[in-house]
This record gives sequence, C-alpha cells and structure tokens, in this order.
Amino acid sequence: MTSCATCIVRNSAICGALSNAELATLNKIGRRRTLEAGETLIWEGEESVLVANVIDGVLKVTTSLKDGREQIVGIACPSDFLGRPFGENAGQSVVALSDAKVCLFAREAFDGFAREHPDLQTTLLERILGELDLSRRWMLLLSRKTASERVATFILEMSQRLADHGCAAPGGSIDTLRLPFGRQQMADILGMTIETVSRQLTELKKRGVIRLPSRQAIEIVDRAALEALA
Amino acid sequence: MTSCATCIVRNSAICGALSNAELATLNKIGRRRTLEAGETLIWEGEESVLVANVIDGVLKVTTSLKDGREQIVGIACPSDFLGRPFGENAGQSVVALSDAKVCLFAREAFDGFAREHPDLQTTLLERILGELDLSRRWMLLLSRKTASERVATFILEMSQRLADHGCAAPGGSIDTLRLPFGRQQMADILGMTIETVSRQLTELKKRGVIRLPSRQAIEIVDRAALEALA
DNA sequence: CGTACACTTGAGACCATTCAAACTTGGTGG
DNA sequence: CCACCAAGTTTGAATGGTCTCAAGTGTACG
Repeated sequence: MTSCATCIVRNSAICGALSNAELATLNKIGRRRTLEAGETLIWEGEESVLVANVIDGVLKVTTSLKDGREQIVGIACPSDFLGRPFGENAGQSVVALSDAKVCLFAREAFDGFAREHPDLQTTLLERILGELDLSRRWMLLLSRKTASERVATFILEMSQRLADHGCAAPGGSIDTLRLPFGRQQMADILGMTIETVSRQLTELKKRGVIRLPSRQAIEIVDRAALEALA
Repeated sequence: MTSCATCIVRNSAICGALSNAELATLNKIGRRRTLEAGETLIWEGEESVLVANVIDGVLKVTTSLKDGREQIVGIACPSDFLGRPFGENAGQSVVALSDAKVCLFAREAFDGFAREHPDLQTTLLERILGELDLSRRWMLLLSRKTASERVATFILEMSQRLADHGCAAPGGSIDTLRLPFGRQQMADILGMTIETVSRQLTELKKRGVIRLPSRQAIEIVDRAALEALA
C-alpha cells in the first residue's frame, strides 16, 4: 500500500496545496505505476484519460509529424505535473527517458477533484503558467537563435534546472551536469540534428568553455562565456 | 460609465464564468482602455502589473532578443485573456496590431479576486491549457517544418481561427481571409524572413492553391492541397 | 577480445537568409 | 485626374549555416 504521507514529492508537487485530509481523498483516486526507460505513458492525439505527478525519473513531452520529425516540448522531473486536464485530447506524447515512477489519476476523476479544491487549482494554474512562459521563451530559441546560441542556452538552462530541483541526475556540482539524455534528445530539444549538436559541443570544448568528461556529462568551465553566447 | 452588463465579450471571455453579482465586484477593480495600433500594453521583463481581457482589436504577444530578433508567440483577439497572473514578471510584450479596446485589471487585485472565485480559475486554467497546447504545437512548426509547410499551416490555422471566433477581421467568407497583419508580422509568427514568406505565397499563387486579391487578403482556392502541404 | 551502439568528423548539397533593386499600393496635393 | 511619394511587397543573385550522407572513432558490455 502506497501512501501520500510518505511520498517524497508530497510537498513539492501540486499535492503541496492540499491538507492531509484532502490528500487522503486524492489518494483514493490515484495509483502508482513504474515505467521502464522508453515506455510511453501518453500518446499524442489519443483521448486524454490520464494525468500524473512524476515521483522519480525523467520523462519527455513531445509532438511530432507523421513522417517522424519530432520536437521535445518539455522535460518532466520529479514533482512535475503531466497530462491534459479539462480537455478531450492529449496534444503531446509522454515517454520515459529513464526508469520512472509516477502517480496516476484518471483524468475525469482528477478534473472533478480539482473543481472542488480551489487551492489545488491555483497551484496547478501557477505551474501551467510557468510552463507556458517556458515554452514561449523556447519558441524564440527555436525560431531565431543560431546553433551555437542554442547549445549555450541549453547548457545554462539545464544548469539552472539542476540548481532548482535536483532534476538533471545525481553526482555533479553546480558546474558539472550529468544529463539524463543523449545527443539525439538534445537535438530534439534544440530543434537541430545530432551532428550539429555534436559539432557545437566540440567547438565549445576547443575554445575551453566547457569540458566533456564523459558521454552524458558537461562541465562548465567558463560560465560567463556561455552567457555571452546565449 | 462602462459596464460589464453591456460588454460584447461578456459571455465569451473568462467573465462568462461569473454571475452578475460577481461581475459587479470585478467591474469595480477593472477599467477600460483604448490602444492605438502600435501601442505597447505590456513590456517583456517588466514587473507584471496588469492583466486584461481583449474587447476589440488584435494584439500580438512577443518575445525578443536584445539585438532585435523577435518571435510572435501569440495573437490575442476579442475575448482573449492577456498578461501574467500569479507571477512577478511579464515574460512577453503585448503590442496592439490594430486600434484596440481592452478591459484592464491591476494584477494583484485580479489575483485576489481569482483566488476567491474558483469558477473563474477553472475557466482561466482551461484557457491557459489551450494556449500551452497551441504554443507547443507551434514549437514543432518552428523547429521542424519547411518554409512552404509553415505558410500552408499558417493559412489553414488562420482560416480555422476565423471560423471559430471572428478574429481575423471582417468582410470574408470562410475561404477569404482578411488578415490583420502584414508580411513582417507573418514572418515573425512563422519564424522566417519577410522575403521567404513572400516567395512562398507567390509560389502557392502560381500553383493555383491560393489567390492574393489584396495586400492583406488571402483566398483559399484549393484547401485540400494546402492540407497536403501542411 | 569483439561486437554494437553512440558519438564525432568530413565533404557536399540545399534551403533560407542577406543584401540590393524594382515594383505595387494607397494616400496626398497639384 | 494624374503625378508624386512613402511604405510595403516582390523579385533576383549571392552567401552561408545547417542538414544530409558517409566514413571514422570511441566506449560500454558481453
């Protein structure tokens, strides 16, 4: 029996808006689920039947074209909210990048609960507004920034995110990022090809701005230079 | 004295969630304002002091880089909501594209009112979720679609919007769009240059897919062809 | 030790941009 | 009514940044 009382994201997820009594009610309509890396939780275009809180792991939120071109429009870390409440269709797919644990709710049940709990709605609204700001800023990157600006921005943004809530994997100081994804996913986030990402990273390495200690790690050597580039 | 009772967006804006009594309270903290084309209502990066409902006219929501590169991340039409509630900073600028009328609220007063009126919050949440879906779909266009795909998608999207709520200006059937903006703004929406937009439009004209009866009008001749391109 | 997979590097092609010039359009005043 | 002007738009030629395709290198894992 899993319980909200012992949940590690109890206070940082939207559940933080609820009292223990309210949480007990929510607990009844929710259930936990584990996902393996690569597993899809939500399919783009399908009916929106699920919403979820991330408990552990990292997931990607994507939209794609029929021919396979894909764009990652969001990265979900522990305590982040997933899914499309108050709507019939899921606009994006959600896929686990690492093994993950989520707290699932049937969308309709969640909608009903939310309508009766204004504080939860406020919290949710604040989160979604933050997401909207983020995705709009990202639109500027995708449409107007050059390859090197994109990579510089990406590294700084990830560093930021690591600082905020330990999303970007363990075992690094503020300046050594252990990223939970490979080049292809970086490319899908930045709207470029894998080759261009690679070239830009080696360029930054050559210039002594970053180091690449291992495949999935980036160490920031000269943060000021990165900021100038982004 | 302006009154919500006679407001033309009374039912289509977020105010639709409120009773007449509640609306009277909201009316006290709001005021009307007219904007001339080109006037800025909200500045990116400044403190978020205002939120608003659009009553008349069309406005653009933009983010930009210091060097002037700009991306339009949203178009606001009558009954649309503007601004950043529950947050300190405005992430985007809002500029009137045509002469416009808006219903303004001090952000903090609005936040307070919203917290006490769950139905308003639900409505707002639904709207913001819709905006998020839209902007995420647009990210895919900006990062992965070719110039011709972008223009085709744009025309269809605008046609859709015209059909939904008479945003895209008067005097047109479903297939003749009178757009409230010029080539530069199309470019800023699509993340391209003005020249590329122009070239793609003439290309579509040559192929008999659209006609360009006047500077700001686009007539869809072969909708199926457009859909195939998008 | 060998194989598979991810990443890097290189050469060439291509699409969108840049810069420049010509053309429309709509408005103003002679 | 027409000439003129300014602003917006179209068109052209050349450039350049990113992608594509292909081969090479490295790293993890059996």
